[in-house]
Amino acid sequence: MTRRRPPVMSDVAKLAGVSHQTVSRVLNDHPNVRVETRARVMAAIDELGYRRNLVARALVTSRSNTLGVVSFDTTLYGPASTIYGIEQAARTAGYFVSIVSLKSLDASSVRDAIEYLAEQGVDGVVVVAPQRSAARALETLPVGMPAVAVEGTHRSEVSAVCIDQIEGARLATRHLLDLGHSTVWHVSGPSDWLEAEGRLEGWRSALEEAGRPVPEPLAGDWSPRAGYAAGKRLASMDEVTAVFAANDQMALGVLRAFTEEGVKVPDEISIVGFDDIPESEFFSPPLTTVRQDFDAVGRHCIEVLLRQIQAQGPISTERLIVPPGFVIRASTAPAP
Amino acid sequence: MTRRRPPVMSDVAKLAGVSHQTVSRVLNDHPNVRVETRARVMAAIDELGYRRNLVARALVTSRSNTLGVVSFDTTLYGPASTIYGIEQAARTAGYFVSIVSLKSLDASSVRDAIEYLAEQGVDGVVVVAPQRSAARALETLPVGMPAVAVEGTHRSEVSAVCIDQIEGARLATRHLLDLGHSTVWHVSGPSDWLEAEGRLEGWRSALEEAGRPVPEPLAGDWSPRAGYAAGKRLASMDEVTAVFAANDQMALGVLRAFTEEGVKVPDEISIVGFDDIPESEFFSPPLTTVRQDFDAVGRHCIEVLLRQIQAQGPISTERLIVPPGFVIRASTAPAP
DNA sequence: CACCCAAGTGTTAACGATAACAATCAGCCA
DNA sequence: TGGCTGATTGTTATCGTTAACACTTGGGTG
Repeated sequence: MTRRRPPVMSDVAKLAGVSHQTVSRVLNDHPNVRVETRARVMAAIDELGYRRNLVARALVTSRSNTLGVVSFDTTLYGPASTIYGIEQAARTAGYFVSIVSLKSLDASSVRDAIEYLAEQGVDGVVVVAPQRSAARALETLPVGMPAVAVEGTHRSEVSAVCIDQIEGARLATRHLLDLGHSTVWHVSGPSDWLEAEGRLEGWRSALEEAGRPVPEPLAGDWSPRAGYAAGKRLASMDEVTAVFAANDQMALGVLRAFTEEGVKVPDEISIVGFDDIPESEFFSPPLTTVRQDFDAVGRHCIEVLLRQIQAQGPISTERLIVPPGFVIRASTAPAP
Repeated sequence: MTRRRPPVMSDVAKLAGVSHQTVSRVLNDHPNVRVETRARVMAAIDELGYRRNLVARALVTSRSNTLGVVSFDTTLYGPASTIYGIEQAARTAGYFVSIVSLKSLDASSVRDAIEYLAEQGVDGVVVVAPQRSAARALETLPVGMPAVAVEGTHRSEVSAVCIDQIEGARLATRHLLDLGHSTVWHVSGPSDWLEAEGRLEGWRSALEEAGRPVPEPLAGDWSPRAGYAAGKRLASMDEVTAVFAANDQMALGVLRAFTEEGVKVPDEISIVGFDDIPESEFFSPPLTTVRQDFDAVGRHCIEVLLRQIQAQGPISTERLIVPPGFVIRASTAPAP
């Protein structure tokens, strides 16, 4: 049994008694097609179950209607949510999304990923590049490739959309200071992450502004385990009453460590996280945290990228900053 | 300033002093090219920075080297992890991955998503279709489209890869019974999810096998909030000593509810979850749970799909079942 | 020496769509 | 009536690659 090949435009044309070009016009909503002709073509399309071949179309128009996304570990809540927002916005705009998840964000991996996508003919790329090394890779983009970075780059060559990390950290720190804590300890993210850097900077500046001592930050790696280790150390120090963890998972680890050591949260120690993952509301106690609107980030990315694609050339670099939110729950209380 | 268009095969050919077909042969590792010629071509490719146009290639070979993935809410840990595994495996095999995330899994959304991907010319699709409605949509696939379902379908027309939900639930339930609990309560997932169904069935069968009473399950929706509500109800009942929640997030809610009500976990009540999300290890107390190897699922999906694609036609339907793991932590203890 | 074979290479024709241009036709105006 | 205009349609070239086939060589064989 031979497999029937799918119908092509000229099959439709033959059935409708027109030329393939007229079919093309119908499909692309050109004016100057008689309603009657259009109806006949549509009927033929229906009858044959014709679907146009977007690959052929992409070849001749040199536009694939596909956007590439390069991201680090898409199982993390932040990247996953951002990509979700990107995909929704892209689809609404009529674009497909091709994703490459990297295990490491060194410059050459990112470059390779972008090359890989460029080969496939994507019309533009979004790079969810929260590490400094990745941001550097963006400086050597294939020429003419529209690109947007998320949380990405200091340089002005590439547009970027990011959540205001510094402000988020300041909100968290000030909240704790306002509760009467004399200072705030910080469990930081990995130092090569731009987000970690921003949160560190916001925390530090809020403390300095208030004239408070700035304790040595404890280095973490975003994982609950690192938070747990940091928590154990903090629990062993007397003077600690307030902790700002650079993300919710580490805050969970800190919480766990304190609980194990018999330190009451929030009565003896207050904790604030960052991200507002869905679980945070149900930690024991529910976590006060900084909320990030990843959906908005995704939407903005697509907007900026599509503007670049439509402009068909380099336009002025945009930098969009999404403000953070703050959610007060039960892990913070006035200083003891 | 005119933008130079990227070099094409014939540019390379001209520079190397050969025909474009020879360039193609070099690129596709055909035999019958003199090493010297090959070297000359490679040099020309390097010099021009030539990258082959995969769109044109896809048109003539009618294979796009792209796989489509249709998934429900990719911000959930399970789908996100599965997709990550799929993407890694696909890329290793030389395939791109195009993703569509759905907000709802009714049959027509799934069908539309598959159509959309088919239009783009994907070589096959993976449907992460954990709902019964989505599974139904798979029965009306475009003819000749290779497809694999994750956790998908009862029918035999489409291959599927899934984790043995029933066995996972049995492990959880038996673990609690072995600890001396007289029976086990269950907070279930939404009834139209196949995974929820499997976990319910496994739990019920383990109880029946042991000759224990089967309490009415409490209906949840995977969210910590639902677990919390269920936990509150369970805490008000005297006879409850063991709870099996259908996922870790609900287990977290249950934990939270008990903690709030002053019920000690695991001393007074034992809890088991399902998934082993990264946070589970650091709940208070750390959660005993069923581990799912999402990576393996992703890998198997790609294997099955590529086999179908290479066979170039319907081959015998495969059904791959990945065994679950079990992680004992501190949320379970002998019956009081 | 004629012949054949295989290796290496070039030539031409697809793939299935869109773009550019040409052709037809009717209506309108001078 | 002749020619112009705009709407509608058809014809042909084109995108950049691979497939199919044809053409050279050089060397071995009868």
